Amino acid sequence: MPELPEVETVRRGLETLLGRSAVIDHVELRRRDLRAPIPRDLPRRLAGQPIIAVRRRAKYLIFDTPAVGLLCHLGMTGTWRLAPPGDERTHDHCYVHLADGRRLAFRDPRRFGLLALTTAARPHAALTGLGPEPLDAAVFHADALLAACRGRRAATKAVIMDQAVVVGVGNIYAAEALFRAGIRPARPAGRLGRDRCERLVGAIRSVLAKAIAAGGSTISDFRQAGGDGGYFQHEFQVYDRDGQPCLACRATLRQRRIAGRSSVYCPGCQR
DNA sequence: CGAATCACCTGATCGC
DNA sequence: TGCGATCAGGTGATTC
Repeated sequence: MPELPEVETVRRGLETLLGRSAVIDHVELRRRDLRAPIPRDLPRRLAGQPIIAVRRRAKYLIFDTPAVGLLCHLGMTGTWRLAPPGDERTHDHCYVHLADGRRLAFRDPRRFGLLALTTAARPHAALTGLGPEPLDAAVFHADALLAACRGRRAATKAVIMDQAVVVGVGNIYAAEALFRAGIRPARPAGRLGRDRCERLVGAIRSVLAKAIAAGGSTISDFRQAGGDGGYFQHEFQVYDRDGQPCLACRATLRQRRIAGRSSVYCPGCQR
């Protein structure tokens, strides 16, 4: 489900729900076998802790407490919701019971998600080796992308989805950014000139920012923590539009598999 | 070493 | 209606 805009939307929803004074009473694990097992001591480490912030790094959420951070990745199907009494669903793997009586539920049918602990002193391994945040112009810019692409023969689409190059870009927004930058997804990354890197950086940044402003994209069952769906799916130019006309030049959009992921592009507009 | 492929899981959808 | 094949917003391990 979630790329950067969806995770950021969830983060903002959680921030609104939790406000400034949420305190964890206790954490209840229903099953531990997600992508990696949820640590046994996670409930004990979080019990009684106030949530002082909900941050996002890449596609990860971090619930900060004075003692430790609760690290969460939504995988493909992870969701957080406020679960009133009686609202228990299959694939609810974790309940965070708050001191005010409310309950946050983490639900993840495919179990590709992650719940773990992280601290400033010992950051979780998943947080090391992450590339720059795309919305931070100080760290993600054409020179950085150009340097990351140098010598790489992999498809440009695969490279911008590489979380060591730039974080937060997944299959949907990679396709959309490449269309907006006029670059074929299969173009070897090492053959991007500075002009294309410039355009691609701008396209990634603007498509992610617009998607955040739209509350993310709702396909299948994504919902932000407040329960509302985003609406950026109505802005898709190429994703899931194989065989349909390009909205810019009317050519028929094509789909191929690149690095194992379906990739739609316009053979007329993208070079 | 980099790059492509597989594996992890469940659920929705599609063609027969 | 039922059933198998295929696909899905991610990422880490394995293979080439």
